[in-house]
Amino acid sequence: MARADVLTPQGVDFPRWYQDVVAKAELADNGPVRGTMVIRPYGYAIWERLQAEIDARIKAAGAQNAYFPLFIPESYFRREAEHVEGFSPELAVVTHGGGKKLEEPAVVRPTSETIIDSFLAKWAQSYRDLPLLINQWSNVVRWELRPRLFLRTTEFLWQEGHTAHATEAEAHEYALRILREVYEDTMVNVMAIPVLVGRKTERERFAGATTTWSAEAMMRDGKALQMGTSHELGQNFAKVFGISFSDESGQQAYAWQTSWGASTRLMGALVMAHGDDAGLRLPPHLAPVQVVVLAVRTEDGAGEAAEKLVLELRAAGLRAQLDNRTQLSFGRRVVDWELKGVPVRVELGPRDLAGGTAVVCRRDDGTKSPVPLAGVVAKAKELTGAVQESLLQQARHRLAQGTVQASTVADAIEAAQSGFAALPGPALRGGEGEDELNASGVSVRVLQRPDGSLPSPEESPDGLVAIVARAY
RNA sequence: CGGGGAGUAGCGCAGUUGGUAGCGCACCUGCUUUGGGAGCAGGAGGCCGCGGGUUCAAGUCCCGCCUCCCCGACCA
Repeated sequence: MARADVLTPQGVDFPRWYQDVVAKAELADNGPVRGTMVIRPYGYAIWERLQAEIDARIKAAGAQNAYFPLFIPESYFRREAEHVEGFSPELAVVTHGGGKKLEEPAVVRPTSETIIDSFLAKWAQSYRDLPLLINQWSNVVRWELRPRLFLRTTEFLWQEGHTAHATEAEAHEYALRILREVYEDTMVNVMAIPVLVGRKTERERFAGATTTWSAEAMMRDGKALQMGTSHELGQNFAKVFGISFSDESGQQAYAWQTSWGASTRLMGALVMAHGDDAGLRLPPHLAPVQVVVLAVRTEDGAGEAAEKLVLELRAAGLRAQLDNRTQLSFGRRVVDWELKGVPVRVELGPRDLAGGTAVVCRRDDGTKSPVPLAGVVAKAKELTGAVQESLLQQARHRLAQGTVQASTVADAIEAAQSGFAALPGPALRGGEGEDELNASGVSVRVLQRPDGSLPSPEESPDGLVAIVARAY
């Protein structure tokens, strides 16, 4: 029997493929208000795994979780000029409450610098109170003109870190530490997505920041996705919110700050970095179900053997699930699990049982092999490691293959139609080149040193390399 | 906001010169099936985006409005 397309093939229409996967893998639905999103149980389970990994790393970096209000006085936003300018167009503002017009409108947070900083100002009195390292998991609202599930929604979930330090150097170090030890590490080692880390250009940086650091990844259509950002805020917010403290010599000084965030957009990255024409391909570290045991039929002891196998897999520390829905056809169930990206599938029917084996299949490359029943747990364990590694290698290969060295803006624009281009900084001609790129729908994603390392905040683009691409 | 499309069952769509609302998938019931999206039989499901108009009669024609999608400018 010929295999019919389950999804619109990536090569035919990538955005359509993305929508198909999100719907058919039961990750999310559109909400009733434009731009809002319902994250379905399977999608939320993946997000919870991701959250746990990021949260653990944030705590390892010394930050503590807290929670600040959803509503922010409108006046707070007006205090930092660049910040208000950057966010005004996408604010949702509450003007009425309890049936009355509010004396001061409340902004629904699009980010929480202003409200958190107003409290950091109260908490920071002495240099002994610093650093203050706060993280919050929350929803935020930015009114979007062109929403896409996970990638750009009006309301989304994220974590936002906000810190205050005694010195600029310490804030700088901390912003980079988060970039490396929280974001890059999670993306590479958990999500199996290689990222390019670097500095944003002046025009791409966060509204109110002095420097923005970013981790960017390549999706399977060659476009870039910003995965997480870490900002150095200088003393911009400290000055307007009065985050000052007595330093060791008894002088009053303003704190140096950072802020950093990663959102449910990462779910979109997971789909677009690894997915294929059969659906999701989840890295085992994140998969809510790492191994599914599919009872082909339940007669002749096959059902019981499958149940037993699931218990053994769980005892070995794997997230395993039984599929004994024999009222559905075998093919349907296989297609379902492939759509959902489960890394390892074990097929067990009376025929296998009679031979003392099961068929073990890996999602990343579709290979199947018969394995003696007693060896299934070890094999599954081995494969979860192998699939994790293989997804990362495949993604690394695509990133390398999809990045070309360009010497002019025109070359870079050409290359960005299908992937990334590395463009020497001088070709940007102090922003003129960036204008040309932007006019063609291409942007500078990050600036790096020629050897791929991070530049300093001050280093001129002339000595750096611009990674340019079309972006989500 | 600029350009281009589309609103009919949960989803995807058809609906001719105006004449009682249709198909595929999904759903429900039963039987037969089950090693790559099963088959047969039966069944349920509709404010045809909203409001007006023309007409004996409007999903279809006319006017107005609303919404959504795609492409551009902004963005985690």
